[in-house]
Amino acid sequence: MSWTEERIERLKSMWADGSTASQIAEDLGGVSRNAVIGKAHRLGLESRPSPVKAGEEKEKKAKAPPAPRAAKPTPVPKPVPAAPEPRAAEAEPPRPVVSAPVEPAQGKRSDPGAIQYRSVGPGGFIRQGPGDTQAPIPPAPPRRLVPAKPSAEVADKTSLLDLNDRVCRWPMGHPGEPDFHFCGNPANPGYPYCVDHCGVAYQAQLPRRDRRPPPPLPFGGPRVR
DNA sequence: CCCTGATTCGC
DNA sequence: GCGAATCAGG
Repeated sequence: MSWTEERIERLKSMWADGSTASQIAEDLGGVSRNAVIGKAHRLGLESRPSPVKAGEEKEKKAKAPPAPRAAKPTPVPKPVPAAPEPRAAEAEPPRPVVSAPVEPAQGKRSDPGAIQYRSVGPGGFIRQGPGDTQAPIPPAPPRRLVPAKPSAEVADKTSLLDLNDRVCRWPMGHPGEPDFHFCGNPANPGYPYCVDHCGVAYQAQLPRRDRRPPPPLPFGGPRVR
């Protein structure tokens, strides 16, 4: 394969778009990712953050001394990783904290080296490790538990839990966005989408001679980011 | 080991 | 100019 004008353009746009060299190589076909990288450099394309040069900072600061390695030979059960904080800092509906590690399987209940988890009622769990000499202080239980309210953005929208075979499952927006939801209109019987979205999802098979070539993509192609 | 991009160097 | 081989970090 040679670097035709079209292929170079495709390389340029995808490179600028943030596609990896591997993705570009696969997209173009007939070239390796090395070829893509080499070409990109020869073209003078802006270099992108390299994993190798990530921390490439010379004499910026007086060489942060290597933090004294805190001895941690005991990985003990990690605390449940905190859920990523949502962008919207406010108006966060109260979430019941129930994500405590499950009690170790029934087998060795009396294992002296095991960490014990004890339910303290609706407040959650407490943990007592073998080295803990003092009794853990149970958290004060919340006054009351209220069902979590969906955020305002999706209050009246169709969520994942609302899906069934009678409603349109066409996604609206993108997963992770605060207002991500599904279409929810009555589904076209036998199809997962409503009539409108079926029109988007399915195309009638036309005779070859009647097909039109797809229009050129404006930039880089169907890559969303 | 998988991935990544950068660089080198023989062709 | 090209790209495989190699390097080196995540």
